[in-house]
Amino acid sequence: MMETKSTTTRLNDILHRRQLSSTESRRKILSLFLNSHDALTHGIIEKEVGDKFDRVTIYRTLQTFEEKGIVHTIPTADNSVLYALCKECEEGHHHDDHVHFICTRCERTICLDDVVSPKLELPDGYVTDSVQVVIHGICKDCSSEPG
Amino acid sequence: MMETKSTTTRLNDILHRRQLSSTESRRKILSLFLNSHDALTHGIIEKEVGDKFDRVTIYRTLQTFEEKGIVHTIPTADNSVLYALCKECEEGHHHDDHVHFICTRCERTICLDDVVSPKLELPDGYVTDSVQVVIHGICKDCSSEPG
DNA sequence: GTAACTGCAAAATATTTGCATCCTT
DNA sequence: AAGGATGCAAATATTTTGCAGTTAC
Repeated sequence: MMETKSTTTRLNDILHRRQLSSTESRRKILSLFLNSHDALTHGIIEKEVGDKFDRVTIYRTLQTFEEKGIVHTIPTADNSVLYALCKECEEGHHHDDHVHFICTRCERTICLDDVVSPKLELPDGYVTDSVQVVIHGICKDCSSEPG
Repeated sequence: MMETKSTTTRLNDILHRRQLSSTESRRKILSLFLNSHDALTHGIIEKEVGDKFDRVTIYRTLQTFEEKGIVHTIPTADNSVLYALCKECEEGHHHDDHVHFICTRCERTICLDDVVSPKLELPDGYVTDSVQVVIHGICKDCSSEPG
């Protein structure tokens, strides 16, 4: 996808707000997140831009993005590390208390920004700091398709 | 910890119920889970018994245990793979719909067998298959200690 | 111009596979 | 005795680190 004038401006804004310099790799990787709104793994990103940017750069970019609150990681049962940019992150106030949905059909991981994690009653002595919820199932797109 | 007569019998029971032969490494690794009730990583197990059993054996044992429903994996945000044996697993009916608690102080991961995952209202079109909840916070033991 | 970012090489770590040998049943 | 489990060696995959060259501001 072409980086239009306004897209570039938007990317620059997000980066500059975090005191990050606007480099080609950062803009490109950030735009992947903005264009999909799904969670991405290092592997997916590497497939997408690996011929253009070094594997190491991708690792470092993801790490930087996470530190600066542009993306957050999503817990998964296998050992893949998922990164997602969410509405909240983009707006600057980084909190991950929304639900993540992993579709078992199309394999995508989707941030359900409007579904917040529930408060849970824990046994005595346990103090909750944060609650992360991952739901497996069939996503909206797949459930409306035949097959 | 010594394998007493009755402990060995218990281990054998769990293994035999899954048509698994009772080998020394399986008994030993299984006893680690029974004795801690915390979640364990491959690394922790290797530190514990790595001088006695091969790294590869530990990998294969964990994989077998998971396939046979003796342990289950717990989703984590970093890429560590956590395995836990829970009450349900031990009793034979394998379902992971309980909450996992990761203590930010002692780093242990604990199965809260009695806290079940909540039903959540999702946007139209999303079909829930399973819900996994990971809570970060301070565990019972740590919250009752000074400091 | 300077600090920060990137690419390359290589190290460190983690996981998987093949095969010969050993152990459980 | 036979099939499965283990250990060892090695292949593969993943992530990290150091450093020299390049780029953003």
